[in-house]
Amino acid sequence: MDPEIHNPTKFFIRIEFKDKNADDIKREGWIAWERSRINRQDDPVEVLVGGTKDRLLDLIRFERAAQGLDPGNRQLLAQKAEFFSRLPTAPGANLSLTDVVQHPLAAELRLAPEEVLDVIAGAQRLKMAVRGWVAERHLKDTLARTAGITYCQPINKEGAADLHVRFEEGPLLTIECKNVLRETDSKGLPRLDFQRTRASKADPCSRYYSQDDFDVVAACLHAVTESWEFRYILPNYLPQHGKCEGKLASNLRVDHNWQSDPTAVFRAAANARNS
DNA sequence: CCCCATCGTTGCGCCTGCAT
DNA sequence: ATGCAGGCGCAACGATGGGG
Repeated sequence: MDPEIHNPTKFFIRIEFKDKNADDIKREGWIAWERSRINRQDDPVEVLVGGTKDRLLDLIRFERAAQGLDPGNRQLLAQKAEFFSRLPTAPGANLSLTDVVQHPLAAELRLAPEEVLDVIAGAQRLKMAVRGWVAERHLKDTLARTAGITYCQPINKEGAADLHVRFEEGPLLTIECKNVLRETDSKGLPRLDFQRTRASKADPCSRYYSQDDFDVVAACLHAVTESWEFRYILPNYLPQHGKCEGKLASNLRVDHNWQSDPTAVFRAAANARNS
């Protein structure tokens, strides 16, 4: 069965299939078929996979590779057993998974995954934009591995902070993730362009952040150090904006006030929230 | 009342031009 | 030479309001 179609699983599931399917499984050892749904045309098509018991590990390998695939690609992959079979790959068949199963985005764009990467690499502005979300992804991975972090998910909403994080049993904290600029200042300190893309027409100060827009700011140093490392700070440690009352300055330096260990910063942020 | 076009706002940071 | 303010390319989304 397709795990994604039955996620979440509220009850025990019973499925039925034809004797013919069972015969095919015994004979072939491994087959995939489309589940027939009489009078249920509106439901999504589900691709079932059957194998003999010695193929259990193949089934796990297959479901790993097939997670989230649409039914067509799921069936296509299921029929290419050489990609997850216990048997050695046939001589000469030097294919990779991506040759058979396109990432959904690559399929939508009608490009090979490598071609999508070429497009990104070839468009300066696009690459720049992607780097922002990649930094966010690395931050999520970094925090997820950090002791004490019990929850860590992207927020993915316009106008909101980037990441939701919970430290131990504390409140849900919002994290703003920003890449530093490529060029450091004259003292070698990384610079952080800390403002929104544009201000609203009515209020020029709306371009700047204020202290309570998020609980923690994370600066990604990759543009300077070429390593996906982060520095953390509480917004109330940041300098005030010179002109806009209650806003934070937009030209920041990642200096000694920024911590490389997130733990103390998150603990302080949680305390600030609770008080 | 529904459909739509339009406007305003936002996400990525980087870049230019002016002030010092 | 350096710092800072503010504009920029591209594209998506939500609110708004006019037309039928």
